[in-house]
Amino acid sequence: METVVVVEGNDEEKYEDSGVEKGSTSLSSLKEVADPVVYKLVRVEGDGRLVPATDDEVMEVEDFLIDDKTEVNVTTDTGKTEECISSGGPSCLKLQLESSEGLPDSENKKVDAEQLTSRLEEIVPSSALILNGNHNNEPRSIGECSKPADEPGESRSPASGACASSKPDFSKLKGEICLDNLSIRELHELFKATFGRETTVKDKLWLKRRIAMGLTNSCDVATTTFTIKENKLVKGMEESCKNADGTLTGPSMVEAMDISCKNSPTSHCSQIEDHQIVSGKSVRNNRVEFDGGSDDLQTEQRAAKRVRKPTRRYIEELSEVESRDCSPKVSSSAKNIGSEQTSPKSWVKPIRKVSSNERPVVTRLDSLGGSGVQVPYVSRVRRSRPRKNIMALMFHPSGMGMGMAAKVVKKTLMVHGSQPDSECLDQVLKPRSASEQFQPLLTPEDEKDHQCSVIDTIHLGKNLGLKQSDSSEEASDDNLATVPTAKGGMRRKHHRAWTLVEVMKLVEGVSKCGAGRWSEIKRLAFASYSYRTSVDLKDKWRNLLKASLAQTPPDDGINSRKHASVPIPAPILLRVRELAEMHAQAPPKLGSSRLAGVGGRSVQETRSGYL
DNA sequence: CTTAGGG
DNA sequence: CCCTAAG
Repeated sequence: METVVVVEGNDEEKYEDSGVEKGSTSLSSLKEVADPVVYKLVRVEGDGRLVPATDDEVMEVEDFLIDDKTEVNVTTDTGKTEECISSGGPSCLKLQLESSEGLPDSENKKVDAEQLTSRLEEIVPSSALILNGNHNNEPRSIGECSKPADEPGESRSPASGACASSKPDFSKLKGEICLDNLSIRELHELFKATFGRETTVKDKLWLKRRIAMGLTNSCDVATTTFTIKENKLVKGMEESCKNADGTLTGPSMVEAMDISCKNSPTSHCSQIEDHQIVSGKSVRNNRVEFDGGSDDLQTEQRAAKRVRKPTRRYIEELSEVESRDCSPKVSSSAKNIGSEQTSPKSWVKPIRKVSSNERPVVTRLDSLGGSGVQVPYVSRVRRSRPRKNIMALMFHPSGMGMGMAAKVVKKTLMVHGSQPDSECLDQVLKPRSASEQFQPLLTPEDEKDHQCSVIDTIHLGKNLGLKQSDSSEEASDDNLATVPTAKGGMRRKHHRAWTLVEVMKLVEGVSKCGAGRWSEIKRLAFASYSYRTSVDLKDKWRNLLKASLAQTPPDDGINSRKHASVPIPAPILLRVRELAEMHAQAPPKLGSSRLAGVGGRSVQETRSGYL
């Protein structure tokens, strides 16, 4: 019996939605599984072997897919497109990896391609078709991963640079890592490296898929690249570059795009991609989905270039992850939605509703990255886009594949904003997002480097697969820690632990400027600590005060030292207290009380004596 | 934007 | 830490 099927790598994809017939293929039996991005059209022989579909079949299916997708999008909701298309399969990932690898090292690429090709030819040579889905969209979804990268299309060449640079990394990572062969443990490590948080999921397939997705999302370029490669592999087209400009359709389009990217890593490529995508299917989706009604959105999207809204798929994925890995923590404030978000699916529904109808006010905690970011559903849907505020977009991205990025990004932005010397904000942004995903933590020292460095990204990328990931992990741990809440939710803080030095500086600053002049203090004492905002100082001071007062009363000495958990030396606390008293007394109203001069002093002395 | 305060 | 309100 011969059945033409589209092999889907994923377990949870919904064919029904797309209208594509799944056929009777069991995923398990397939050696080659399509990855999230790629579909292969194959025929299943009676013995279960997969045989590349014939050209006719391919064509048929292709059309089918395309049509369906389009329709699907319209009908179901926008997000579906990606869903239909993407599914995570091991082989796909592999392909991606290999393909991406090519960038830096053309030779390797070739080799890989050859290998793949040969592999395919075992079977049937040229007939196999790898259909590239619109997965391209996926990576781009606005919120998801790297907004900056997306932006390139518009105006910035920096982006292109970033792309180029980042490509290598990812490719390497991917190339080096064959998810298929990794053990659960390894997958867990990789997962952690990728998302900055641990997972307890034992499902290999899921892990692989997840990781692949994360990697893919992290870099648009990577995705693109791989696509090309596939084409190459299958069709052996390197020349497609030429055609790229525009006339290709379907898979070829993708190819072209990819190629163009490769050849001239510039914003151009992205643009093209966007356009294509837009023209293709996404447009519809976006429209329907987002727009609760504003034309502007559409217009803007097109005009502005591409707006990548978070795909439904992405959202689902997130939900899924959340529900599976961490305790689902959803904080919703909005009207109806909040409560029923037990299962991933349930999430989706509410979301849709919101997006299409009312203004989505709901927000949810995105724990994907490990940072609990509150992401308005709306934003996910790309509500902010209309504003044209790029920055806004930046914030959203986090949610995507790498949750941790979100916070980081935010932070980064903050930093930049506060930092006088933030050099190329724009430039940085893009690269940054990518790099941050892997190395969310920016130490002050690193800050500089990070600002414009694509290098970091690359570096990270290379290492990611290996132990390097650990480094990123560590970094992330420091800054971004996931704190389990009593409720079971995971709250993320990208906290930077206060060091003694910082505390001392703070105290000193307060003594000089007085409490309340946080911005002043920030400027004076924390000029080099870009990550500390005046608010942070204030908060810290508040805490210090509390601490100092708490221990003060009865047993000074003992407590102060004993608070093992609290590293803050007693002397400092004393000082804090002192300052607090001074301020309390001095400024406000009375100087009378008992302290002004004497009372306060004596107390202080006493304590100091102990200490 | 900077403060202040609540969560 | 984050967010929001208020000056």
